[in-house]
Amino acid sequence: MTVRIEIRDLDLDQTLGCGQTFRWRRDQSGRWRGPIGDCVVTLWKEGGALIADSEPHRGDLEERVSTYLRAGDDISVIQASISRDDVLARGLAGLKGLRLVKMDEWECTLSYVLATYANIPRIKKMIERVSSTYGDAIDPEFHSFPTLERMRGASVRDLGRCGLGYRARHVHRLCRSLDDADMASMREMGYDELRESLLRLPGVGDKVADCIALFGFGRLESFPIDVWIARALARLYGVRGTYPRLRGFASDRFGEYAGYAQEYIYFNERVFAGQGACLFTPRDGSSDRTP
DNA sequence: GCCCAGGAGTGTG
DNA sequence: CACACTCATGGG
Repeated sequence: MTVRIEIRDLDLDQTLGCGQTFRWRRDQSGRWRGPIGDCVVTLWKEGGALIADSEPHRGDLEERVSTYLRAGDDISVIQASISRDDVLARGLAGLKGLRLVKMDEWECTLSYVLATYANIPRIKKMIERVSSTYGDAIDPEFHSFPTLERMRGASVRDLGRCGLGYRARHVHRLCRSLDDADMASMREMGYDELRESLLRLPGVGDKVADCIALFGFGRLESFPIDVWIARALARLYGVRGTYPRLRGFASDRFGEYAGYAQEYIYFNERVFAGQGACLFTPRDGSSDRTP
C-alpha cells in the first residue's frame, strides 16, 4: 500500500543523507528506508512526486511523512527570507530540495546527546545499537527507537555495551531527569524558555539544545553551531568567538529561518567545501585562509 | 599509529 | 565572562 504525497521541493538524498537525522538507509535503487515512530517507511520519487510505502499499512502514513518532512514549509518563502543575506543568496538555488526534518522530540534529544564529539558513522552505529537493545523489532532490519520509559531501566554498564563511551553516564542521568510530561510541556514553551529547559538536561549544552529545538521541536529560529558551522562562519563572514557571540550573529543575520540557513551552510561545508566546490563565497575582506 | 569527531562538564583566572 | 583541561572511543 503506497500513498502519493504532494510536496514541492524535496531532494531525499540531501534531506535524509545530510546528517541531521541518523537512521535512514539508501538502497541501490535510490529508495530511502527508515523508521518513523513504530513503522518503517520507504520513500522514493516518481515523476517528481513523493511516494511513501509502509509495511504493514498505516492509515496515517501520509500525515506521518508530511509532518516528518515538514511538508508545510514553503521553501521559496524561506529562501527568499534567507536571501536577504548576500553571501548565501546566490547559492540557494542548488539547495531547494534540502529540507529540515521534524523528528520525534525524545528521539531527537537522545540522538543529539549521543552525537557529541563523534563522527556521523559512529553516531549512526550508537543509535542502532541502542535501538536494537531497547527498542522493539518492527521490521527485519529495524527496531523502533526506544521509548523514554524503556530507557529509564538501562544501567550505565548496559549502555556502555552499546559503544557509547563516556556518553553512557550522560544518557543514564538524562533518562532519570525527564519524563513524557516534561516533553509535552516543552512543546508549549516559547523558544527561550524551551532552550533554558533543555540546557538543564544532563549531556545537553548550547549546541545540543539548539539541535533539539530545531530538529525535534521545530523551532526554525534555532541555529546550532558545531565545528563545521564555526569553521564556515569564520571562512564566509570572518566571524569567530564564543557560542553566544556566533549565535547572536546568526540570529541577527538569518532571522526567523536561521535553522534552514544553518542546514544550508552545514551541507555546503560538509559536502561541497571538501570538494572545492562551495556554493557560497565569502564577503570581500572577510575571507579566512588560516582556519 | 595519528587525528578528529554535529561537545559537555568542571575547574580556574 | 573567557579559556583549559578532561572525558572514552571508533572511523577515516
